Amino acid sequence: MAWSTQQLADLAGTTVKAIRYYHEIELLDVPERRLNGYKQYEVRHLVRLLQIRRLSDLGIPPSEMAAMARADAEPDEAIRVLDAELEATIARLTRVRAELGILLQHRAPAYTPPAFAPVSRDLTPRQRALLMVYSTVLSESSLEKFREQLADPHETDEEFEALPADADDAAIDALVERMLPVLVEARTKDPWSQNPAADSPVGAEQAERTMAEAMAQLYNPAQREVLKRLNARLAG
Amino acid sequence: MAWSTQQLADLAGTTVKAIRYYHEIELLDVPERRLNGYKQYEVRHLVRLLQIRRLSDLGIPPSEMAAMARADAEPDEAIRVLDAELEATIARLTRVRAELGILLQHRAPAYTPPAFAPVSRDLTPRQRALLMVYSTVLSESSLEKFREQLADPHETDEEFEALPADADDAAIDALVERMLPVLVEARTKDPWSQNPAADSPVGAEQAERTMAEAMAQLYNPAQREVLKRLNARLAG
DNA sequence: TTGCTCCTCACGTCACGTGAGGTGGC
DNA sequence: TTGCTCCTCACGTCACGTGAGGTGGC
Repeated sequence: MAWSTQQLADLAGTTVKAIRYYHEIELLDVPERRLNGYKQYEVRHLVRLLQIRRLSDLGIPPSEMAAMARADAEPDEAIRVLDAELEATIARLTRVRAELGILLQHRAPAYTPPAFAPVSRDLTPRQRALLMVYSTVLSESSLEKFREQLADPHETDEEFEALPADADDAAIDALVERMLPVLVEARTKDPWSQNPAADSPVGAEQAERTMAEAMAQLYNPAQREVLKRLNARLAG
Repeated sequence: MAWSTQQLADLAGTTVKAIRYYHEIELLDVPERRLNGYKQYEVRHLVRLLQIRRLSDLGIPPSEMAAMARADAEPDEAIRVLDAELEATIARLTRVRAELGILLQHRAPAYTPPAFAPVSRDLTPRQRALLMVYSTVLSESSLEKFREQLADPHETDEEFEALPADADDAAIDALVERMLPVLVEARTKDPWSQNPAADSPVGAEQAERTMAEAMAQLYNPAQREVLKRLNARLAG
């Protein structure tokens, strides 16, 4: 009275397909067969399969189980390594949960960088796009300043955001004149705003090019003209 | 000045192959191409890719990202579901770590059922095999009794374990006579030992057949004869 | 011309799952 | 005979990775 594949699977709480897979990778011996070709599993197969399932439940991949069985008598090292991996995984998942908590609290979209969750709901699609790009090329401290600016925008920032693509030359110039003193003051108070890309983790040049590209593609012609004139005036 | 596939991958901290995969499953638009066939990525592709990577870091599979993007404005439910899953995963991994700790403490093989770790080092290979089988067919309370017996074996238990396959009839009978009173006393003191499979989670019949099969295949002929005679005497 | 980059197939990986098509046992 | 079980291929899944073989750009 030996067991069929299905019976063995039931006893071990697994599937026929899993057992055949363990045969394929030679983790589990193939048993003798009856004359009709049916496999006949013995107790030693059941014991081995139960060990395999137990290791699997612990999170050990089949490829490592053979080595694990060989280190049978002195298992400490392998177990310690596994434990350290689990510790790291748990730490990572815990951090992710903390970030999800922040997103929920501010009802921000899931992809929002957590640091920007508090301001997320008041942003335009364009600002969200810029934020994603900036988040990858700017340093933490630069992002902090950017966040403050988004949280407490100057009146002229909002005008700039709302400037229509077909604004005429006079309107563009008027906005430049109103923005200029604000920018100059900001630069005096805070040298960061003069060169936010300076301490970029990807390098200042790369960061500047990427941000310039983002602005060029996200802002409309009138807004780009404002930026251009502002740059000229600030450089002069 | 648009980006090549490699440049886009670098900017987003991912690989060319991952980007092509996102194209394949239509998660990321395929950009315009130059005359030579090279892809030209724009800022919108970078922004989308950064969102994809962010969701990926949160543990969201690509198949769910499309739905996530659609629920853009009201993301709470999806995030809550994900958070609950992470909580369950962390709880499971924490339980596994506790079990690993027990295994380490007793220097038991990794596949040892944690409850048996304390006695693990003093067991014969045969007892370990029996333990694996019993652990799958017996109830927690029956296993507890079994554990106690393994931890504090009677003198005759050890003789039985050591009985050679070619022991003669006189030796078998002598052992039976010495084991019988011990078993009778155990049965009087503890009705469990009379029928350990009674409260099995897989059913008493199934549990008994499986245990009988295990003993039949693990013990040698002399030991099986001892068991047979003991059963006859206890039944009589 | 050489070395580097880009492209598109096609196939591999991991741990099995899902049928397809045929046979055996009651 | 019918329904259930067993067997062996072969192919599918997921999220990409690994070459193969060919072309473009400096």
